[in-house]
Amino acid sequence: MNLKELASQLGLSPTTVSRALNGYPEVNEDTRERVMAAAKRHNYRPNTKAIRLATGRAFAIGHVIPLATRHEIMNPIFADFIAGAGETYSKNGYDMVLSVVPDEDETQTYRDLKARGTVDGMILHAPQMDDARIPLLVEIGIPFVVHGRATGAALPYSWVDVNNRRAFQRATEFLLDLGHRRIALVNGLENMDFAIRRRTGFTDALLARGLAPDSAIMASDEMTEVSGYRAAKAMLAMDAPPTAFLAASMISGMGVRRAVEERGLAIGRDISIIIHDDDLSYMKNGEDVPIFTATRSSVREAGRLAAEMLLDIIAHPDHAPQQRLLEAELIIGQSTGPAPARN
Amino acid sequence: MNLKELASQLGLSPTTVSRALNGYPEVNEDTRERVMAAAKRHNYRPNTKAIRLATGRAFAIGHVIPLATRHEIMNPIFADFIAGAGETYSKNGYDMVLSVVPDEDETQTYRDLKARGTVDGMILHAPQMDDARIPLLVEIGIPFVVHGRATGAALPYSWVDVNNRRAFQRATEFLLDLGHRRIALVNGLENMDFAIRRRTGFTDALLARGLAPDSAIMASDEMTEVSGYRAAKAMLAMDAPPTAFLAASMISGMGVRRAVEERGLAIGRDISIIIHDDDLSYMKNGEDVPIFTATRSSVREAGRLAAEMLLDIIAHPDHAPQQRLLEAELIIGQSTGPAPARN
DNA sequence: ATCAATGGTCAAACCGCTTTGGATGGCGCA
DNA sequence: TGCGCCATCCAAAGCGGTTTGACCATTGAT
Repeated sequence: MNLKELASQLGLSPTTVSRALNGYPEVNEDTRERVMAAAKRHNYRPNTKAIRLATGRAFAIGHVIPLATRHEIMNPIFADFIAGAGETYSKNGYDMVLSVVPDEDETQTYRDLKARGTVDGMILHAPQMDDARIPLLVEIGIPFVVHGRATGAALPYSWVDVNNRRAFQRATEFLLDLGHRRIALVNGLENMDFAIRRRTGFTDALLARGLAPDSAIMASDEMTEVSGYRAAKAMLAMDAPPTAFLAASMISGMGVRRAVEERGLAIGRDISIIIHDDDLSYMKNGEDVPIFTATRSSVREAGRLAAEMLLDIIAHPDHAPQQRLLEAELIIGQSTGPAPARN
Repeated sequence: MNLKELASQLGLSPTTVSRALNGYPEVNEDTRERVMAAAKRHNYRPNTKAIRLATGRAFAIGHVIPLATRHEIMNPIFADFIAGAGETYSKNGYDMVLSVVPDEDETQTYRDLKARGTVDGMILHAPQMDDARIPLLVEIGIPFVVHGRATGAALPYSWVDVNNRRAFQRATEFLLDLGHRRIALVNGLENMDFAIRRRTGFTDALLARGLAPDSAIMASDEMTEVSGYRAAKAMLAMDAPPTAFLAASMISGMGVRRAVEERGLAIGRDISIIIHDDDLSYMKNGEDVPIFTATRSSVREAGRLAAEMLLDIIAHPDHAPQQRLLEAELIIGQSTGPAPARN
């Protein structure tokens, strides 16, 4: 059932039917009701392809996922961000199109998506320092929102980000207040922007108390269980082992925990751990009582906000770039306690 | 730059240019080369919207993700499956469109996707027993592939699945061979089809050795760390605690591990654990040596295969439904060992 | 009574491509 | 020389909507 058929069934022109269904004012209310009723009766749905061609709009948002290097890193939080963003899209009649492409095709993919008119806007994931994709998207001239920020970007752009620096600064201060002086950082890969900011927050807090960051207890790697485990294991074997860990994610925190327990140390007493908790739906940090003390910020909520921002930008192309900085909460769990007395 | 402009620049008709670019034979090779060169020079990309309308094909595959109940369960493996499928799509010029919708809108979403012609086919996720979506999609008349199977489905349909029954049967047998007699099952939610099959494999193996399954040490819940922890904790506190656990995923296995270690027991000696490992890229089961003994099957590979199958079905609508049953490998890690001597 | 304004409707153009059904001209062959 | 056959190319008709620009019949004002 298409517009033309529906119109002829009603003895009306396609023009009028189209207008009736789309709420245009220049159509008699009685007519509109007749049309609406007939549309419902025949279960009429306008053809997406035709609407898109006729309006010139894609009613779709693109998310480009590079396959090789960056993918592993983004993966755990990806599903939740997507869920949040997707929720917003479908609520607003937009489709979400995901492009999973080899790293080397990424640039071309952005260009193609624009040139072929497949999407009206895009979300940029996992920005790195001086990320080349930002000037690229500006040059291409397509609305976009970055999930995160890119230190060093010259042009203004829209983003939604967590205040990673502040979150890790507060977490570090919290540990310092508990008397910890050897605090280890098990960070994500530091070409990622968020990891850089977290390290900055960490070192800022130390320096503010007159402590020098010790690179021997600062690791930077993918945020997997295994790499958290390895980093912690090595550090715990040192002459002056840390009494506390700051881990970049729930998963790497679990690796740290494994290393600690393997050594026969008690978490929250011998060793304190604070993680960053993205509040993933399948990776809850406990239920009533959090397992880990954590800086928490919902990545799903970030997805929702980024999507809303992007749709707003598409609706008002003239507006200035928008930014949204989310503060993480510091929630106290069972994994932290006063620093053990020195021997 | 569109077809018409390009054609007039070349002094050709749009017809010829279109044919030249799409490799039709009725065009002179010299002409074709001229067209190709000009297209590259002007960076011409045909407009997706127009192609779709003209051909009547969407060149897109839909994945519907229900928000509320099922989402949590699917989430951890979702990203990897998507990555695998997406890889195949972009290799074949297809888009992947994700619809994240509230549970109650799911049926309507499938209908709409078809009626509006947004996609050429769909992947069905997380099938349950007697899943109503399968007859729905058959009725709607759109090509689809199920990731998993649905016990009780009357009609034939295409699917890609892991041999879950066999995997858990083998894992159970392996534990039995090691002398374990009290084996616990920490399963996923048993309305999910895969969970049902795993339980069947588990009980089959026990029964084959003359052991009666004990429902007191068979749990079924979401596959989260916390729920794995809770189930294991409760079981370990029983009068006749299990000496081995079969956990449904890496994540719930980590919960089991936490409960075991909290009790001061050694994994691989006091307690054995086998998990099912979906081979997620961000959740590797160790590197050289696996942490957990596991039944392993790559969900990413499953995504790739499901996507290929779907594209094949779309290309050959007349073919019979296809099926692909993947066998999981049983890999030996550090989490299993002989059953401890009875006291 | 006349005319402009207005409400309601429609025909037709358009979006940018594919595809059908000719047209044209050169060539081989009788 | 004449004819049919290819090899090439093109005009035009879709695809299924939206949107512009009339058109017509009322209505209200003058």
